[in-house]
Amino acid sequence: MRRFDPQRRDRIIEAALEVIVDLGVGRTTHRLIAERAGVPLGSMTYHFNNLEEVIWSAFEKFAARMQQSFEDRLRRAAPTGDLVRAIAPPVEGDRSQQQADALLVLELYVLAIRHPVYRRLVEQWMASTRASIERHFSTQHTEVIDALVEGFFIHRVFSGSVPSPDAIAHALQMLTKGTDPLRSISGPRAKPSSSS
Amino acid sequence: MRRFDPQRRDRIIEAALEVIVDLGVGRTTHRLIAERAGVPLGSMTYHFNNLEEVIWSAFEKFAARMQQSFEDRLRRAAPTGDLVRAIAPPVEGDRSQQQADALLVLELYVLAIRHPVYRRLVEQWMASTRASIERHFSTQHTEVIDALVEGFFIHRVFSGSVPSPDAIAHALQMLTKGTDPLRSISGPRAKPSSSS
Amino acid sequence: MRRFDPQRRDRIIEAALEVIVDLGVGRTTHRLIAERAGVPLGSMTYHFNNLEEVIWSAFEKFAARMQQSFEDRLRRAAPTGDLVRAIAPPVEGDRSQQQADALLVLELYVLAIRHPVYRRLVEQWMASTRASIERHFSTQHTEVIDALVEGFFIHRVFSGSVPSPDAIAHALQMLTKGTDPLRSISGPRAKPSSSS
Amino acid sequence: MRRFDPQRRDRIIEAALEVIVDLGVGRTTHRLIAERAGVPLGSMTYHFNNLEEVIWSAFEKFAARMQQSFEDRLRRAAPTGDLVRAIAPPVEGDRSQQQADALLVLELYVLAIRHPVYRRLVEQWMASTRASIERHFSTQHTEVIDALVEGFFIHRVFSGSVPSPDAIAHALQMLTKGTDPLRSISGPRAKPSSSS
DNA sequence: AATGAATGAGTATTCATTCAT
DNA sequence: TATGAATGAATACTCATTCAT
Repeated sequence: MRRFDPQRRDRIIEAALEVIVDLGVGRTTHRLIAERAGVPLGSMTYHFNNLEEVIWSAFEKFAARMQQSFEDRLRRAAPTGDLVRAIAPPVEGDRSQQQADALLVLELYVLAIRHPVYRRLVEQWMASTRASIERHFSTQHTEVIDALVEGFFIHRVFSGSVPSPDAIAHALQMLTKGTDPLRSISGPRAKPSSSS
Repeated sequence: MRRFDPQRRDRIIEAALEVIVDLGVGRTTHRLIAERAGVPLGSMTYHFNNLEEVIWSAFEKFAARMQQSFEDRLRRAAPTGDLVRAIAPPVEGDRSQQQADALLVLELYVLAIRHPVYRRLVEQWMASTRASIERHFSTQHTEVIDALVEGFFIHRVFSGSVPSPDAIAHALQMLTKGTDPLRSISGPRAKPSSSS
Repeated sequence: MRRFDPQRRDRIIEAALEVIVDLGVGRTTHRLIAERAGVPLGSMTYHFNNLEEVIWSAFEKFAARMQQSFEDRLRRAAPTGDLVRAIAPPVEGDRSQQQADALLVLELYVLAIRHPVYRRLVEQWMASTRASIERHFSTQHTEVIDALVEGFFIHRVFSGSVPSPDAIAHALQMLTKGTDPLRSISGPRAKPSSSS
Repeated sequence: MRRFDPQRRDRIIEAALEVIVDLGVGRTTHRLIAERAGVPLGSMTYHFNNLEEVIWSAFEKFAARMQQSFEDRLRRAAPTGDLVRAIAPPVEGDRSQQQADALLVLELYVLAIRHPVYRRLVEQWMASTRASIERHFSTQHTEVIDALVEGFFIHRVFSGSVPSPDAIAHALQMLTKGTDPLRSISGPRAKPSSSS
């Protein structure tokens, strides 16, 4: 199977993500994906049972990628103590990539409200995000931090000027003043105030 | 057979919202809306130039309704001082209504990323929301409160147990500790009035 | 009937001709005609039983106008002896008017092949044209002159440079050499060769 | 059910011509063509991008066929010297075929006035016709002969009794008396060979 | 007398999916 | 194993015509 073009399935999935970004799930068709992936139309239903399966695979891959990327950002930041900046939605990266990600996240949410399979995917992703946060911050703040990150992520899409990481860092500081928002990496490292 | 039906346009718009909730913008069709509204198919393009116009009218109405409802909640709460509870997404109301609203909000966001007209609608709505918040809370916290509300609104959709208004109130308190998050309502609770 | 706007029927007919020129019989609709005539849609089926009747009236008027115009041209030319120039399709007049006329003539021919009513209209018009020719030229040449005029009329539409009246005059001269193509206006008038 | 049908495209084009003859371009629909061609409706837009493309293909084929047929008639007649009869619109052939051809020619002219693509087709066809005539007759008469043929072609449609080939031959003789209308054929009358 | 509201039948076109090759 | 040809069901939209007012 797929002896001569082993990456074809994968290319189709990537193409599907691109089409979804461009036109939305509702306008995504076999034809458009096939064209974008550079594969014959008949190839679509050969590699996938139906269109829904293609779309599912695309979102599955997307969620995994986003999840991984968030985790990485937190992990890379931990040793440097720049955690508050790390959890804020990244500013680096071209804006169009950000819009594309937001588009996919929102379309995924919409699917998740309607279809249990997608709901499970989102719940699992959200759980993973909270776990990542909890690994670095204190438990009692996790939920709030999580909501804050989500809210900023969305609002950033619709305002040219979004809260800078610094502003977010400040919010977190306020949110956790008195208690220690950061977990485990105790001692001398503190004084995040210097970084605001 | 009825020759004159002045509310028909409105009924179509409401029907459109229902169909969008049930199936999403992408699967919303003239036929389904007409059926749900109890009007003949030909009536659709008599009252609206095209499907897009129906959908736009639906979202326009929805945004106005949501905006109004948020404003009302804040206004009603102000005198009682229960503002922190008021800004949290309402818990009362049937859960399915909440899901429906979330669905519409998310679909609207998706549209807004792609189409300038919808983007303007969302931006105007968001600005109005922030203005409402700012009318009751101190300016420096508006942005964060706004993001927090948004984040909770979304996360609530995907977790059976969402932060209670109390939890949100607590978060806000933490967030604004030291300063007075509330604007103007001075009196005995005084102290923080100095910082507003 | 039509007490307050007695020319309305006529305005509709003129508007119909304009729409037919712009879009063709096949794309002519009640709506477009009403819009162009500046009358309400309901007015169309008030003044005419159906669309076909509007179109018929339009062509009827057009044929009468063309017939009259040809007759006039011939009559005006007769005394001056410039008949050969007169029967050639007029060169004066804006080109777009010529194209419009050609369009209507051709659409009318098409209708005439299919529908007896239109066929009768065309046959009557053609008979009238031949009668006009015959009134000024000798009978034996009528048929040929008629065909020549028709052919030039059509070819002119598709070639930027069409035979000048002079060229047509020359053709007629050749066609009738030896015999006298012109009726009645005998004698001294001759030597048209000088004008070629 | 047939999975492969290589002549289908062609059958559709022929069916399209038939429908156009029967109902005119304006009333020609996918459905009618599909029905007449014996293919499913979905097949139409599989083989052609849209209805306009079907119609264009039909006229393209028709023009080529007519052009070829005229050329053949002239070529076949040349050796026998019966050229004058040859250029006259053929009388043989069933009358309904003649009407059909006239219908298509006139519809094509109408299209040509409005759409550049069709105009180019007509111009190319007319140029080819004139070239054919010029190959057999002397240059100075080409334009007139061409117009005469066109005029007779059209008038024949509307009069049961049209000029017989003999009448046309006579007209041509008159038209060219003195000069030699025919090019190149035979002996002593030679001279004009220098102009070929 | 005149018209705006309304509609059913019809239009071009799209597309997921099937399946012979 | 892979795919191009094929199609039926569905889509948005148009419009002549009807008729209550």
